[in-house]
Amino acid sequence: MIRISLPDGSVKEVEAGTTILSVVESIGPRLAKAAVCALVDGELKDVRDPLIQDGSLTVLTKGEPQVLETIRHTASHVMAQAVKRLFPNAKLGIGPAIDEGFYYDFDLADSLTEDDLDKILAEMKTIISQDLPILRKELPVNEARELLQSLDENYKIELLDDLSEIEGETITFFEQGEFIDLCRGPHLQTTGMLASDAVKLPSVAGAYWRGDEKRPMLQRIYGTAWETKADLEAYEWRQEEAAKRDHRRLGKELELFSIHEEGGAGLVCWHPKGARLKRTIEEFWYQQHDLGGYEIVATPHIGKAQLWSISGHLDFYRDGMYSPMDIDGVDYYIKPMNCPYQILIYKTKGHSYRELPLRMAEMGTVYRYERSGVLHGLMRVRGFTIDDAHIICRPDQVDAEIRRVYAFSMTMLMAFGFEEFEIYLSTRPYEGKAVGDEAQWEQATDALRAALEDRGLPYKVDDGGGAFYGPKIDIKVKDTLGRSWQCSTIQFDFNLPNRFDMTYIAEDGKEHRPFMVHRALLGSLERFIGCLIEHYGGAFPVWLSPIQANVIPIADRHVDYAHEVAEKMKAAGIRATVNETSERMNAKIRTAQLQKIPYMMVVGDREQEADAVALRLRTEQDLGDMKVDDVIGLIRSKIESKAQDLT
RNA sequence: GCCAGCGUAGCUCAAUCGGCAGAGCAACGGAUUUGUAAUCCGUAGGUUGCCAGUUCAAUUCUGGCCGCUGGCUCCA
Repeated sequence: MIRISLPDGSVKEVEAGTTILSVVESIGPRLAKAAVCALVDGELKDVRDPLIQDGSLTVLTKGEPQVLETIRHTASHVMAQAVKRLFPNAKLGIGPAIDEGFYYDFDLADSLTEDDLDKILAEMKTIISQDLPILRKELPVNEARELLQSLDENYKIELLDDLSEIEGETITFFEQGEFIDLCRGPHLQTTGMLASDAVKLPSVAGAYWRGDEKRPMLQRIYGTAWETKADLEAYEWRQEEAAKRDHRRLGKELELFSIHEEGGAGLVCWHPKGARLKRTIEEFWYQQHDLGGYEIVATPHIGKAQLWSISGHLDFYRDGMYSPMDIDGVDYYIKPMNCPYQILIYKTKGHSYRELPLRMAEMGTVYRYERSGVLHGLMRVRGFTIDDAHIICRPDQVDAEIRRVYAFSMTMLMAFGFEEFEIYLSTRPYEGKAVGDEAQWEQATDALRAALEDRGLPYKVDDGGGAFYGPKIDIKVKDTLGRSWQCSTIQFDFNLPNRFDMTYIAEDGKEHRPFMVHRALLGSLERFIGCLIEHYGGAFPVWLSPIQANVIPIADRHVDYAHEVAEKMKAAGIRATVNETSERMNAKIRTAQLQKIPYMMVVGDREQEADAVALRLRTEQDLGDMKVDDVIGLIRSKIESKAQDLT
């Protein structure tokens, strides 16, 4: 007998192996019918799973957030069943629940079209209305294999082979009607527990089997499923809102940047307004680095093969580099990173231990080869500027420097209004993609881990995601569509100092090897601005707005006064423009509003008389008439405090 | 790179079965001088991404290239 404790504090004694469902039935038949899944000691379980040891049990019904995963997992099975009905030769890949939906991969001779998706969805609705009971089955490995062989599911057999090594004797299957699938669950009790009007199949895409480009490409159908139609509609509304904030769309609408077919994919042209934004960021960045103990440097865009050979880039980073160009019979490469040149600067003289840590920073523009399919607006480009710095320090200073950089990074990102981050610790890359011995990697990785853990920061481990020269901490921010993008990176490097034979003279009068930390706070300026655009939906805080104030004369006779106001503002360091077109005031306001200019200043006879403006905000607030000097004071204070609000 | 979809005026999008390529906005010219999200009239704007092919005829069908969009382990 085992003891199962329930949320109300009571304890049930049952025989080991009793299913969750039968325990729930003893509590109440209604609850048993409504049960979607359960938590056993906090772990999500299928209601038909057996209870094997003492533990706590919580039954989950609709309305609780954890049930979505189960709903989506079942939806993916229903979709697979529908596909099998329509395309009996389809081979099943994997079909998990994901963040806002689910997918299932199929090997199919013909490629699926939008029409096919409609048909599949219709068949899914049929399966849901048939209300098929979903049964859980446990089979010994050999029987499981026979079953899959009889179904000719070769991908599933491969999964089974991997699983049987780990999980031993029995394998679980879920069966609904004629459909049976290798699966751990959890699942709903019947297909009818899905809401057929809360399921959609938005897209189909190619996906390599097990993510490996050397293996067959399967067709992945993406779906989304919710508890209710209203939830689905809310989700679709969120998607539409997100699309409106897409930086590619806003970049065009707000005239920030463009990328040209004639110029090249992934190569960004900054228009006046975008360049203004970029400059504002850079100016703040330089100012912070002056205060933060950094020396600013600048290095060339190309360098001889010799340099990249010493650094190891030609051995470990060649895939990311462009073909060399011949200059007087010597190969030169466009730089993919700034570090080698900064190291050359370090090496131009001898260094005392007293000078360390030495922090060199630059806005360094680099070019990297990215596969055409991964390019994405400003987020993934081929030419970009890194706010790059290299900290050269003594071994005893590394810890403090990493902490210092982390704090600096947070200050910087928060100044731009970002509040939510994901932190990753990236470890040693595999298969000869890394330099240095394993012990060093371990030591360095531990140092980074300690810096995170001492601060009690939650982080995830990106196994094998480190740079070729050392492990790193990455800080990512999320875009509107939930994709996360790396901004800050703090990289430990014990390799380049060796390769370049960097030294300093320690107290003992002897040469010692310094450590090096590479770091970028904003990461790529291009990507960072892409994130900023989406974060604010183009309505930047005043200090970042390319145009901060727009003066709107009501009639032509007010244009001179409008210019007078704008000049006064410019003299006070405010980016102000005048709308001199012969449009009506309403149209001028609309134009400014669409450009998301924070302050609109309407001037007519009344204002001209009183040395004032009628102040309207892009939030549609009308602040009424204000003296020009007062408005200047207000805007200046918003700029200086980097305020998020306008009043 | 691979799979799928897409590419028409500066922008957003039409064009039935292969039969003279169109609208709104923007631009330009003129009129209007307006009080908190679009004043009216007119003008101009195109090698339908590029290159081949099929056809009497191609924006439309076929192939190649360029570019864009979504996706390419969130692991049964």
